[in-house]
Amino acid sequence: MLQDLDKTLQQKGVRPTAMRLLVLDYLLKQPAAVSLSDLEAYFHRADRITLYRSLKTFEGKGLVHSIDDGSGAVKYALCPDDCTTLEHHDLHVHFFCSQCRETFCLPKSRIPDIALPEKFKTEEVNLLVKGTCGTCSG
Amino acid sequence: MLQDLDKTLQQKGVRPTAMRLLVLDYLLKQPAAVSLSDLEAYFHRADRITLYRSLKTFEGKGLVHSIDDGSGAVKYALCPDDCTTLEHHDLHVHFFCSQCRETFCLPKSRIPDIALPEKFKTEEVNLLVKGTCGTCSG
DNA sequence: GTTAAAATGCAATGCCATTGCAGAGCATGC
DNA sequence: GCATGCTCTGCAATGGCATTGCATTTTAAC
Ligand SMILES: [Mn+2]
Ligand SMILES: [Mn+2]
Ligand SMILES: [Zn+2]
Ligand SMILES: [Zn+2]
Repeated sequence: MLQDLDKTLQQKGVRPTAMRLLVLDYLLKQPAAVSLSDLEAYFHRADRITLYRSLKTFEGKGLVHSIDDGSGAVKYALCPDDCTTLEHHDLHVHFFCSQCRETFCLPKSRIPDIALPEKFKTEEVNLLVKGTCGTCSG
Repeated sequence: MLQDLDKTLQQKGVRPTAMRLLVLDYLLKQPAAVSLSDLEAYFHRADRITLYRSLKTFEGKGLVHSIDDGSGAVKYALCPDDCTTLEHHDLHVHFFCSQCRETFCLPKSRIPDIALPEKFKTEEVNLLVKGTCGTCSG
C-alpha cells in the first residue's frame, strides 16, 4: 500500500518523503479537488508551507493539476496517469457546486474545439461550469 | 457625447457621477478588458476604492461583467446591451494572451453545450482560452 | 560516517479584494 | 435659499492567499 504510493511518486520523479506520501494518500481518497486550506485543516500538525510546496512539486511533475474555480483559493486534483512534467492532459471540464462549494473533475465531459478569430492561437483551454452537483441536487 | 454616456448610465439605473462618467468613457475606448489596477494607473489622481466601487456598481447593474483570467486580478469589460441587473448574457469565450497579458471578450465564439453527469445542473459556464492573440501572433 | 543536495519550518512580504466610517456632494421639499 | 436625507467618495484598516528567503533538518550518495 505505502509501497504503491512510493512507486507512484518515484515514477513521476518525485522523491518520496514522509509528508509527500501522506499528501498523496490523502489526495487519492478525495472525491473532489482540494485546496491548500483543506490540506492544512486535515494535517493540522503539518506546516502550511511544506504542504504548499508538496502541491507545487506534484504539479510540476505532472502528478496533480491546479484548478481555479473562482472561489479565491486554488484547488488541486490528481492528474490522469499520462500527465508528465512537460505536458498536462487535463483538457476536461471542471465543475464547481455553488451549494457545497466542492470542485470536481469531469474527465468524461471533454472540451469541444473553440472557433477563434483569425490569427488567434490556442495554448490552453479552461472550462468551468458552476451549478449544483449530483449530491446536492439529489 | 457626454450626454450619451449620461444616458447609458441612467438607462441601467446608475446615477451619473463625474467619476462614473469618466470610467465609462474609459471602458468604451478599451479594446481589452481592464483591471482595477489599469484604472488606477490611468486615473492616477482618483481614489482606488472609488474606482473599485464604480466597477462593482456597474457590474451589479449589468453594465460590465467580470472576468477571472487567472492573472491574479479580476478584469472587467462592457456587457452587451441586453444585460440587466438580474441577468448577465455574457455566455461567450474569453481569451487571455500570454504574450501581452491582455484579455479579450470573443462574443462571436459561443460556448457549446456541455454534457454533464446525471443530476448535475448548470447555472453558469466560464470558458477561458489562453494563447496568443491576433496582434501578438501577427 | 562524511558530505552535498534536497526538503522542511518559520518568518516575512506582497498583492488583491473588501469593509467601516466620517465627511463631501447632491437632490428634494419647504 | 436653506434644511434634510440619501448617495457617493476618500482614507484607513483588515483579511485571505500566494510566494519567497533563510536557517535547520533530513535524505541520499559516496
Ligand atoms: Mn481536473
Ligand atoms: Mn466578456
Ligand atoms: Zn454540491
Ligand atoms: Zn497578445
